[in-house]
Amino acid sequence: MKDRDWADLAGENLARAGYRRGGARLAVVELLSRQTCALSAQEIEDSLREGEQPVGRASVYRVLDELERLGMVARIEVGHGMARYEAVHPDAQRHHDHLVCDECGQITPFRDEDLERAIRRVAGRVAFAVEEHEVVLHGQCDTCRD
Amino acid sequence: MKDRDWADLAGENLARAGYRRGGARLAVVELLSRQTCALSAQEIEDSLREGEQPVGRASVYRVLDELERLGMVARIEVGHGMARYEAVHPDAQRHHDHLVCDECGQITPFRDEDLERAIRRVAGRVAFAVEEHEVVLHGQCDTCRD
DNA sequence: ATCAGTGCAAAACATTTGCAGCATG
DNA sequence: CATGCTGCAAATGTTTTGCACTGAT
Repeated sequence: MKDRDWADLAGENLARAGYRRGGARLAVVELLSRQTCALSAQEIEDSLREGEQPVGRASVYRVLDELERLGMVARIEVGHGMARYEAVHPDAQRHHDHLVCDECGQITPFRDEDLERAIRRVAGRVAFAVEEHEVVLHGQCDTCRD
Repeated sequence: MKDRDWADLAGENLARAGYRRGGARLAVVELLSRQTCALSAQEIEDSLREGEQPVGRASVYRVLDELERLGMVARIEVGHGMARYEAVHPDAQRHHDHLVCDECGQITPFRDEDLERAIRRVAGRVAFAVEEHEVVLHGQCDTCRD
């Protein structure tokens, strides 16, 4: 499940942008490259603390901020008071949106061509230079639904 | 621009849910009924403080929470670290989504039938009981775009 | 008269920033 | 060996909570 391509690309982009290869930076990139969906800063910090490369909270936020500026990471807001972060792949086909269970907080990714198309059309007709989009469907997952 | 229908409906729903008619509750409902788009808790507090019915911050949050639970208000997250709230009308035609300028923070509502249709289709095919959705398009508004 | 509603101040969070020391290039 | 990177602790900003008091029914 590890995505070496993305990790390499992120590393290259960071280097090109003039960043050095500190331990915190590498650890966060490596962790994100192994995920299938978005993690919160807290989850990232905890996950790294348990591993062999603990990283301070501040560094987690700083690295995520750098990666977001470079367009390598998307910050998504699904409610519950905290942001989540996930790798952005150059391949548009890997873009996905999210289903959020408002009972248990579970997040599930989904992808829909029609929806993407509809969004592209909207982006084309509004007086706005649209760069990204975020679609969040709220409800209950199969387990929480009675 | 005031929407008496929604204010009345919210009042009825609050009464039916066993809430009494305190001043803070009425003031927040009345303010929300006059808006065309989402306000932050801070904007609501400031707006009420300037008027003739100041309402404490805690009450603003409490009322918004009650209204959200009753499905009368939607909490939307557009980034910038704070939630925004807006009235939800029973008439589905009045539902809209949002464009957010990441430069100046401006929020603009938009509505698109194709997009709504695409979302309904997705909602129908996933293993999730979808109740609400939130579409946020990020980019730059005409003024901030160079 | 009750018990819900309210405001204030303090607490609880997520996130950001200042700073001293460490490590990369 | 200089400057960028890092962690810690403190600051910030938003939202929540505890509590005493006010007010609706």
